[in-house]
Amino acid sequence: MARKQSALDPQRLDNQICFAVYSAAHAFNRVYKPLLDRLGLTYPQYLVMLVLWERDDVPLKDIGEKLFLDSGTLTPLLKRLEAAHLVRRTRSSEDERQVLIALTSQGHALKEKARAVPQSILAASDCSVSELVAMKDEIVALRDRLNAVIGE
Amino acid sequence: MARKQSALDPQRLDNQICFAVYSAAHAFNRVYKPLLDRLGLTYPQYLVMLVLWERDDVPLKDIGEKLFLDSGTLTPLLKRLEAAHLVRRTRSSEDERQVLIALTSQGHALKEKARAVPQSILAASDCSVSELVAMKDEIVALRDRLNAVIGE
DNA sequence: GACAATTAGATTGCGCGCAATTGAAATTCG
DNA sequence: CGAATTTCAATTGCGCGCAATCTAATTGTC
Repeated sequence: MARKQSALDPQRLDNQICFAVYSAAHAFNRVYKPLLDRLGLTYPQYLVMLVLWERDDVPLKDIGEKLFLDSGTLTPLLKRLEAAHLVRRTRSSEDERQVLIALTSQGHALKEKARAVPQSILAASDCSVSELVAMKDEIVALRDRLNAVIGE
Repeated sequence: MARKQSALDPQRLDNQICFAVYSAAHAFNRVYKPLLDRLGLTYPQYLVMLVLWERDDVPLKDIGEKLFLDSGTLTPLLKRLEAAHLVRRTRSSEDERQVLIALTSQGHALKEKARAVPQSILAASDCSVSELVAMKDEIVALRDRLNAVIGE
């Protein structure tokens, strides 16, 4: 009875999905770290590169919308990527408020070196692709419901 | 065909479970923030309090093992909780290396004020309890497999 | 055209997370 | 016992995340 009680107690750490997500994110980060170290990237920098490898010459704002990050995070991060000669930051001539992010040739070239990363992650997950896709879709749906609440 | 290709491309942002987890963690944090602001806690501080509400007078190391955090994160965090009069930090007399963390009366009292938090999160998730529990268990299992890989 | 409101990005400040290092206490082992 | 090793916490340094504030450019309204 006491066991059943604690298994339902919403104030217990082990019963909180948020802690599951929080701790899984850190676990992923620890798996990614040695892989990304070889590329000279942090995980958030890798995410920005993924966006740019899909579409180049993108406004900072668009990157922020895809990654759910604001300029307070992205501005210094992009300056570091620029210092690493992976991207260039230029003001848009049509709208001087916007900063366009473009890959350098080194930035493009890094895509090939990064190709092995997802396989390594898949292997570490020790899980079938279809299972991972199903989980991913569930988590994305949950995330989107949470984000919907934030806008009130 | 091109669509099918991109739906399977492991190098696309939208196909990465890690980004799903990463962005869901941030979404959770944004939902928690206004709730925890009222308690004067950050989310990691709230996690520490959850641990202490389950068992008081715990070594720092044990908190770290439950939350997957090290002393580099916990030492300053616990100093802030101590400055807020929620915990006390004392060296163990049996083992002078250990620091024991104990709740103050204010720390105990905060548990009642925090009782409404999980319900608010559940409401924001817009999802049944059983669905959340199932997702949580899957994510925990994935996290544990990832953590197992890190230890080689 | 002028002026208010909006939008994009930069900046500042603070709290994580974590690697790496240090120092002290406890344990192991010869 | 005594030296080497291990363990625990603290510290330093760096890169996020994000709130809050600021500046400049654009848009909307009259």
